[in-house]
Amino acid sequence: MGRSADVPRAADGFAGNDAGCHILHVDMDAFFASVEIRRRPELRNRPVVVGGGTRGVVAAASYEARKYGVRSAMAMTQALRLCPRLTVLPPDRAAYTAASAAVMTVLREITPLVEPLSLDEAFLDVAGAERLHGRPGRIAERIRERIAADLGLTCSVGVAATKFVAKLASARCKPDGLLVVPVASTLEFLHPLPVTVLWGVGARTGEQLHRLGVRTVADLAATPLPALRRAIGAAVADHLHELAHGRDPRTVQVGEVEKSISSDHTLDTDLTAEADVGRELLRLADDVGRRVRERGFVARTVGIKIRFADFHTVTRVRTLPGPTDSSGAIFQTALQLYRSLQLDRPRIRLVGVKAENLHLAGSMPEQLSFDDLQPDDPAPTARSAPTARSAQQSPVAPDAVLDAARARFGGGAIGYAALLGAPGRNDGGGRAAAR
DNA sequence: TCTGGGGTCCTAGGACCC
DNA sequence: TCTGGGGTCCTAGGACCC
Repeated sequence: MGRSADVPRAADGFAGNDAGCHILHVDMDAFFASVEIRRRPELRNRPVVVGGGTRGVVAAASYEARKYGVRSAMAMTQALRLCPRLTVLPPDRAAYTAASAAVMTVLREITPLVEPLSLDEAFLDVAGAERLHGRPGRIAERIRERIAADLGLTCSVGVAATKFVAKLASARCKPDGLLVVPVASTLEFLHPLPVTVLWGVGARTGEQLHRLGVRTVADLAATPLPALRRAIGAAVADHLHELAHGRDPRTVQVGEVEKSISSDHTLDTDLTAEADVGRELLRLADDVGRRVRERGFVARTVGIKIRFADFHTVTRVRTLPGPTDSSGAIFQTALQLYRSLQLDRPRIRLVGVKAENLHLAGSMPEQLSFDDLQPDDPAPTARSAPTARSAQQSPVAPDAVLDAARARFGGGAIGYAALLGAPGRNDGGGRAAAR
C-alpha cells in the first residue's frame, strides 16, 4: 500500500538475469480496498477507500482514488475534499484476515520459507524451490498468476538477492507488476533512488539526512560513517550505511512470534470523566485479554496509552509480579496506571491498552487472576472506596465464560455491566450506567 | 489538512546486584 | 574527603513500518 513514483518497470531493463535472486517480496495492491471491490463489483473502476470514523484516516485507497491524490494515512476529511464522490467503506478486519490467509496459502505452496510482514505482504526464500518450480523470475510470475486466477486479486513482486532490495523492487513496479533486480545491477538500481525510499528512513531521519546534504542512496553510501552516526544515532546509521552499499544479511524468518498485543481507540468526542475512560479501558482490556488467550499467551507487562486533545501522548507500563491472561487483571492494572496519572480535567482523545512481555502459557509458573490484584489497588481516596467494593461484588466474569459466550453469540453478546458501578458511580452514575 | 490502529525496535536513565 | 564497573531489569518516549 505504499507510495509509488515513476519507476523502472520490468520491461525497462532490470528484467534480465535472476541468478542468485532468491528473495521474493510479494506485496498486494491496495489490499483492503481490493478485497472490498472484489465482493462489490459495482465499485470496480471507482474511487474507493477503506477507513472512516469522524476522526478517521484512509487505511487503503484504490488506484482510482489515488488519481485524485488520495493516499493511505490521509485524514478522511481531506480525502473527501480531494474527491467528493469517494466511496468510503468501514474496515472489515475479518475479511482482510481471511483474504490474507488465502494469499499466504498460495505462497506456502511454493515454499515453506514464507515470512509474512503484515496482512498484505510477505518475503519468500525460493533458493530451495527452484528445482521444483523453476527460476525465481518464473516463480514470481507463477505467484502473480495464481493470486489473480484463484483469488481475484493483484499483487506486485520484487525479486532480488536481499530482502530490502526485493522490497524496494516490489514498490517500484506497482500496481500489478514484476521487477527483477539482477545481482550485478543492484547498486545501479539503488544509488539513484532518494534515501527516503529506504526501509527505516521516515520523516525524522529523512530530514536529518537532508540537513547533511544526503539526498540519494548514492549520497548516503558516500557519507563517512562517523558523521552519519552523530546525525542519526549509531544503530540506524550503521544499518542504513550497509543498505546503501547493497548489503543486507537478514534472512527470511519463519514462525516469528508476537511480542505484544494491543488495542487502542480514538474516540469520536474527547473524554473527561474517569467513568468514561474506565469504561473504555475495560472494553480494550477485554479485547486484549481475549486475544492473548486465543494465542495461548500470558503477559507479564500491561501498559496504557493516553492521547490528549492536543495530541500529546503519554504511556505507562507496569510489570506484574506474575504473568496473567486475565482480562480482569489487565483491566485492573490499566485502571491503576490511569489513576496514577492523577489528571485534572483532562481532554482525552485516545485510550489504549497493551499486553507485552508475552510468553507461552505453559512456560510460566504461576498466573495472576483478577482477584490477586484487588488488594493492590492503591485507590486511597474517598471517592474510590465504593469503586473497589462494587468491583468485588460484581467482578468481571471469568474470562473463559466470556470467551465461550462470545464464541456462541458473537462479540457483542456480552455486555459490560460488571465494569460499571466502578468509576462511573461517583460522577454521574446515571450516565455511566446508561450504556 | 488535522492527524487510525496494529505492531517492532532503539535510546536513555535509574534501580539493583555482584 | 570519594570512589568502580558490568550486567540485567524496568520504564518512558519516540521513530518507523504497513
